[in-house]
Amino acid sequence: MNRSLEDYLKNIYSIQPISGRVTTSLLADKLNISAAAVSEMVSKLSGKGYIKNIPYKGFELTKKGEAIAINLVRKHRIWEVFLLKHLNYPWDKVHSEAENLEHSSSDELILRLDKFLDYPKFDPHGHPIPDKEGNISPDKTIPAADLKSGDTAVIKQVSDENPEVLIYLSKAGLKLNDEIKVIEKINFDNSLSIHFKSGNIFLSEKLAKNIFVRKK
Amino acid sequence: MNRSLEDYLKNIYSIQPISGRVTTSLLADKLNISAAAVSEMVSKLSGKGYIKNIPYKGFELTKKGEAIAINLVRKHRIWEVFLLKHLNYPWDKVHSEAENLEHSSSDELILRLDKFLDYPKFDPHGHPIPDKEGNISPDKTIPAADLKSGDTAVIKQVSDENPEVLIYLSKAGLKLNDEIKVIEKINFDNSLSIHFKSGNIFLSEKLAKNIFVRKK
DNA sequence: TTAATAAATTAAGTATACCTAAGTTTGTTT
DNA sequence: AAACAAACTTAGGTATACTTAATTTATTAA
Repeated sequence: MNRSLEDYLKNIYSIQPISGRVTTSLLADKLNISAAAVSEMVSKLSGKGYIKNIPYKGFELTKKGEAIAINLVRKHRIWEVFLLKHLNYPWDKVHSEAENLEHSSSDELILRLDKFLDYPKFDPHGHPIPDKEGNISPDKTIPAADLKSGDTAVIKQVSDENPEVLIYLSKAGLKLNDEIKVIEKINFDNSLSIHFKSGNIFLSEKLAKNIFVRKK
Repeated sequence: MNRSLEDYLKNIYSIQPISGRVTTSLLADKLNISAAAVSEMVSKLSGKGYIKNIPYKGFELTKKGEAIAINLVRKHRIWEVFLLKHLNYPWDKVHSEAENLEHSSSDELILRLDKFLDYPKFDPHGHPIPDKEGNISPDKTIPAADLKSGDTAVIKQVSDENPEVLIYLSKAGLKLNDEIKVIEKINFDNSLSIHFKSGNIFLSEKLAKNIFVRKK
């Protein structure tokens, strides 16, 4: 297992829940490489038993592949907690730094770091942290983009892949566990006008798709 | 700069003070790869201005190459302090874990970690930690193997590359800054019989070459 | 039911970092 | 000064992970 293979598995894992079986082009897009390169690596990963591939149809992780992906997610999220809480890293920068650290830390290191952090349950963006056996609490959130006018909800997660989203939310003063109420959903562009304790703000559809909430 | 090139520079840096100009075979030995591979990479590093190479004669780091090597040493040693002091890693395991982390942490991360650790001056094995400008305090220690019968000295550094050395010293109860006195140096095999606060122990020549002291 | 199109795969080629084997240079030894 | 051995470099080859271009497969639309 090297960094490249690990990145494939991790990204397959992150696409899977959204689109069921993963396709070559979807993964190529996510990894920003050619479909041809993905196609080759998919055969390789399949040969090693990390994924189950049906040529021309798509592929999905095996238990073995999923275990590796979840372990990486665990390492990533534990590092994020450390960076934010102990090194005072800003919200929007922990993701890219953890992206490197996750591939360079042994299971023992993560076990010790987890203990040092007192076994956090969520990362700074609200994502659950898998335990060392790979158990992860199921995601019950929905994108804020799915809310309707008048809905009340609590912000539970924020996508960490686009620092701009995090920067915008910080500036607006929106935090995890804040309660929001949809004043109006504009059907023309699917944008939302929302109210929360520090005032009103506007969320574009794209932004609202990166914020995950639990309805009240 | 990738991991491989970084490892070349770091290892050239570590050989340089011992043997002046570094040779192909010396580095091949250290990196555990063929002399041919080193020869190729030396041309490459030379072309990029990281080392100055005189074919068939040897090579040495340029200022540019040295800066990169020192920065890696800094990262390595800062990680070692963190692992030992905050994650309670055993003395003999911090080196190999830091070996990976040093290549996966940005300068900003190390700056923040350095602050978190309150700017340590030495790593757990007594090696000085370079500051962010690359300044590093000169090494004034000598190998314990150079001591003579009757000499008194203080242990200042221990080589961290062989975990066995560290395990042996831990078991014997010898720590950094302990004062030792040479009871006898046996000329036949260059071994030492030494006395320190917890009793007497025996150091083979090989062991004594991995322990660095300051004479009283 | 075939033709068009989109997606996936295969083929051929590149860069990196290694290898072994062969050839070259250096310094020593006689 | 020639011969020798050790050290070094070059040549040719491999695996990995990518590229673009060509081909194959699957789907959709006429």
